[in-house]
Amino acid sequence: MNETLMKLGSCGKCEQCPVHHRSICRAASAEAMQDLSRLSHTRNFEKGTVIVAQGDEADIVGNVVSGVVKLTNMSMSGQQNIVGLLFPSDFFGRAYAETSRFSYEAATDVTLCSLGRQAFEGFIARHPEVEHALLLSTLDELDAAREWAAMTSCHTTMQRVATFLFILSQRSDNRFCHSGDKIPHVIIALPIGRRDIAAYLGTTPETLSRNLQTLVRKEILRPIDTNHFELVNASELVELTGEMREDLESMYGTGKLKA
Amino acid sequence: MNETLMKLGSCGKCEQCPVHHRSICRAASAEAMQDLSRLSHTRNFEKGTVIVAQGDEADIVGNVVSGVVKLTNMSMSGQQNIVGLLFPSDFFGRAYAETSRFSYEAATDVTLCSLGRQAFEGFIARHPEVEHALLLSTLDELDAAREWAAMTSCHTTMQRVATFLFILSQRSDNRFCHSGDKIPHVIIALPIGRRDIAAYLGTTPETLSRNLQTLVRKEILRPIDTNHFELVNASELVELTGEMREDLESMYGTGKLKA
DNA sequence: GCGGGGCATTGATCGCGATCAATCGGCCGT
DNA sequence: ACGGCCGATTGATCGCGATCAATGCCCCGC
Repeated sequence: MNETLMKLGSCGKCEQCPVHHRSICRAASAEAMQDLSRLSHTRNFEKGTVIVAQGDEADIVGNVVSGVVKLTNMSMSGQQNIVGLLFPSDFFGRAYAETSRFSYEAATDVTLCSLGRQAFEGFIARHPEVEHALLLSTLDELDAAREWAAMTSCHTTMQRVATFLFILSQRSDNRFCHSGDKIPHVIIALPIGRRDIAAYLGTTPETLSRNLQTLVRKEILRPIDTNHFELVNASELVELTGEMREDLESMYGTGKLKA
Repeated sequence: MNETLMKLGSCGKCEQCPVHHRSICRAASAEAMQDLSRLSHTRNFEKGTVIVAQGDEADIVGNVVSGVVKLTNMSMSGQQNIVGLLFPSDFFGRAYAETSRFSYEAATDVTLCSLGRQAFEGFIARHPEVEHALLLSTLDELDAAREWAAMTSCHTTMQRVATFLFILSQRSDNRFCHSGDKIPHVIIALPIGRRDIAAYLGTTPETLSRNLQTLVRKEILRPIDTNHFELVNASELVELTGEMREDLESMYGTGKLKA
């Protein structure tokens, strides 16, 4: 493993955690926070690192602090399916299971707030309010996963691409990047490469590329560099997502955009 | 609503519940069981009834006792996506949410052990061991949903059909139906109509039909009636599922087959 | 600057599966 | 038994998107 390990727990750093108010720790009482500070460590993983491999002992859990983690289901034939993406404040790992059904891989350079699975389960047992928060979070993720599954199973590739871009455009770190003038430009930053996005959308890099170019030709997107686009015409993008409109809007409204 | 309501709670009937040892109630203590018996009612819904509609107040939760409930995501364009199927002992409904993101519809005649959502939340709060069981169950369902999503996103229709049939063939109520002789015939009972299965598999009734006929022609299935097939050659069926083999086997091994 | 490798884009072809349409079969009530 | 209805099957056609292949582009190291 080639991650660097920096202990900065043991002294109540959790209050300063940038995702503290959005992750499940927000439910933790003062004592729980202190307990957690003692148990957890910040860890950095560089892009491409497999943090937990499919089938391995799932002994690390925690929260994503920065970066993107991809959740993959590797098939024997080599190709990997992307099952989900984890963004900052998302819970990471699989509590209460001996082995992980999926691989967790750093899609970008990633910072995690991590602790051992057993330690986490003990922590949870001592602090029922956090267990409750984890339950709520898991129920939300289940809804999101099912909604995503519904999306992929019977929509055209373009609809999936548009939906994915729309979800990305709603992420706070992509919005309101003004460049001098009054109008806030919305920049969509693709967090991972074409191959991974294509796998996530159940298509190929080629088809994804063609769809992106179509959006550029329609002047819905303006290319900045390979991984950044400006969203010029958001409403037309939403049109292309098809029938998901009110779902997406409700997801945006409640702030649960697990993608 | 045209369901019949028969109160048989209030007196400790839960111990006799046919799914008691498989549902989340199995974790309940003696007092919890008594508490639950007081709160819950058995309800019957006839096939086709919408039990909770998408967007409605999600005020009923419980367990499926018998029958199959389909979980759908209706799009404005009218067509419904099937997001999941709930079999006996599966938890039903969406705790801790004002409105349901999906519709719950009786795919067959269905018996539910139901209680009000608020009552359930109170019950859960009084009995943390049941909340923990619900968390474990939800985590399993999340894994299953993601695995299913991975399946659908990049496999051929035939692979999805074969996987679906394989999962059905593993359900205990379909296995070992011998008909006189020593060899246990495996009967696959399709719990719902072609239209619904097709929607669940992300395809059309026509394509589903063609694939089923192909399996019959290959003598992997033998048709009994419209909704029943005998599984003649299980290993060839597994071959057709593609790369999911060990996943399916592990799911079978641990008994978690949410489909 | 130059060459190489990885990734994104573009092009050409083909097959799977959606779609439209017709037929078949079971189940209902009259 | 008859006709009507709904669901399943079969057939014919077409388009989307996968695949194979080539080119373009950017980043790095020498």
